[in-house]
Amino acid sequence: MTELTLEDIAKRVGVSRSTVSRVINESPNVSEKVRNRVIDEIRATGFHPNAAARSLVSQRTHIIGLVLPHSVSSFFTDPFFPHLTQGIAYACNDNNLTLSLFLVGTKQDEEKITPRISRRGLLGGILIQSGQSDDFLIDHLTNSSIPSAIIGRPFNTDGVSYIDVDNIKAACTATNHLIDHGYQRIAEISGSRGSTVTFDRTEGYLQALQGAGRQPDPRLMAEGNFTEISGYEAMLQLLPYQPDAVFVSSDIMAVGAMHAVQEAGLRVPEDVAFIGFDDIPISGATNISLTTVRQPIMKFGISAVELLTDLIENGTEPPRRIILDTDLVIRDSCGPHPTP
Amino acid sequence: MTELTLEDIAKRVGVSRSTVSRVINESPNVSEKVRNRVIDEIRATGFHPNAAARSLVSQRTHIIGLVLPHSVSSFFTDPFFPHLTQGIAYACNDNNLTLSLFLVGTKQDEEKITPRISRRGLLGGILIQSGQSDDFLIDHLTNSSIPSAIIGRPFNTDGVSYIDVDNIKAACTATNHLIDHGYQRIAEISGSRGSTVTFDRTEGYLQALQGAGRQPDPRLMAEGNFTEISGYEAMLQLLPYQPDAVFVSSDIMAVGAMHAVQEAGLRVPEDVAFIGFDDIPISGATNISLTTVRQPIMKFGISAVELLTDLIENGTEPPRRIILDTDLVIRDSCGPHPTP
DNA sequence: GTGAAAGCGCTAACAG
DNA sequence: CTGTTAGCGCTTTCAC
Repeated sequence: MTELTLEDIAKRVGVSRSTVSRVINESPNVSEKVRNRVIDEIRATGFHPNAAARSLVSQRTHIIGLVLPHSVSSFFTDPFFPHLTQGIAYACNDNNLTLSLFLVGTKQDEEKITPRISRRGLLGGILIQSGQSDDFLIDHLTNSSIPSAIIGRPFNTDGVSYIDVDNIKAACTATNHLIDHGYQRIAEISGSRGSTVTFDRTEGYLQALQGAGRQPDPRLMAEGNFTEISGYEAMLQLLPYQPDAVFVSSDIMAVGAMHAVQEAGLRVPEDVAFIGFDDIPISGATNISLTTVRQPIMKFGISAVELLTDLIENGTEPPRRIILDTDLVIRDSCGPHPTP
Repeated sequence: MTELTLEDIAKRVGVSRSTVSRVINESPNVSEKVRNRVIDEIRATGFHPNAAARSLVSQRTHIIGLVLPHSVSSFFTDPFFPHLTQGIAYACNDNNLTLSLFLVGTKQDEEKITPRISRRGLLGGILIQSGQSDDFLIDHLTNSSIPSAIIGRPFNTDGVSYIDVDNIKAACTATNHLIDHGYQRIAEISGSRGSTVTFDRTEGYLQALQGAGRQPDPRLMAEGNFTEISGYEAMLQLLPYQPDAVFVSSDIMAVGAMHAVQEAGLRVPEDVAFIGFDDIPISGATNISLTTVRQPIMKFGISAVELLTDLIENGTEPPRRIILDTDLVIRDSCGPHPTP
């Protein structure tokens, strides 16, 4: 199949290039008759307008970038990130956008990728997953001329648009649920220090404890890194201090922690109750269904794409902030609700 | 920051547009002195050439597409796909390529995505994950004028380039390993019917059995769908027929199957031995380390990108076929090797 | 309602 | 070694 141009179609139909362009861009100023002839010819030939030429002249591309920094290397150990990617990809499909994925593996990657991202004419906007506090990438990219939004609140929010869930509220609600069940020694397994997610969820946990007039016990606060094995190990640290419930910052860590509990000969939820975070499908990995904080992942993806589109079309000032709510999904791992 | 052009840089340095272009494209025909002045100016201004203009004139883009068909919705339940994506993404980083991700969720997605993919000037080439036999997408895309390669052997290989691992050989080796250990009732849990992967691995399993002069027993052959729960359920089906070893078509299904075995009060590997497929990090999900067939995922990604690059640069004829070897990684789940 | 003409920012002959 | 020139395929005024 030869590479057709607008001009070719025009010639075949016997009209001018402009008319064909108008048909493609759904301009109303084309007579019904001509429009149909053009459409038929386009169908018959399988013509698609050249994307590069289009963006060159219109100064706008329909590609957005999703950047996943180095520090988000748990990308492939924690199902949360693939799910998020999926949500964003589907939202792009709905909006006729093409999604480009930038996985930053190493420092060198970072350097090779940055110019590609900032090059004009390639990306119309970028979504950046917020990683750790040292994300040089975020600073660099948000300063480029391309509209950008951060996924997850960054440490430095000056002038940047971002979208996040209300982690504080979510963690507080989860912990309160545990308090309501009458648990006395409620522990926490957090994510890795140095991210706002971890900070906020711990903050929510502490707020709930305080709200109930309880003193937090540092020995009941362990740190993981969002991998299953880190949840297991954190639980091992916690066990000597006999928690009767644990709020865990991710489902995948909760799975690890529950394994540790069961291996110690204890039962879930009778001896130790659990609440996780994310609501990923963990199916048969444990024999007890996990109570968890559901992240609205699809909504998250859709909102992120909407936010970016807004930024692209209406300018990046003032910065926008979008905070989504979460749901507590009550299953078996937090124990039956106590009869009052 | 204003949007600079090549012309602007040229004016500032006091040379012509072409000279700047030459510097950017590393043409040798520029004097050391001028080159440095231009480079300095580019650095100072943070100039990046416009990608759209570039691909328009050079008739070549540096974007490749990765298409994951509808049927690969196990994308986010089986870590294999995220890992593959990662491998390809890293390979793209190394080759200065941008990766666009097309996740086909629904039939409508398929229709919306197809023209975007076939539009010239956007993608230089496409990698398509082979799904089930009914993949209309593969037919459609391989017929477009854009170079494409299939990841995983498709059912219809006429005129298409693809890359795959030697599934038959891998499954045969794994099964033989079980035979060498002296197991008598070796079962199989396969992936979903209707994919070449499943077909080939079953073929390898059968070949090994035949090679040992054994009659395959249909009751020892169960079918899963690459999810953990399906492995669990397949094992439940198998259990009444008392297999003493199982070759499972994916690690994630093996995890599910081992849970079923342990819940039945049996031990791994003493009562039932296991070999999985993929070698994904499944960490603490089971308490016994899994013997498995390692897929060379990074190599797979690199080779796929190399293959596509070859196709783009040297033409798509004749079709190329790349078959990668796998390794059997022996751990604990297949039992200690019998002393002869 | 339609065509002619200009030009988006860049690369690649072609001169010199 | 460097500058001039001509487009790449499309959108978009501006006439008619």
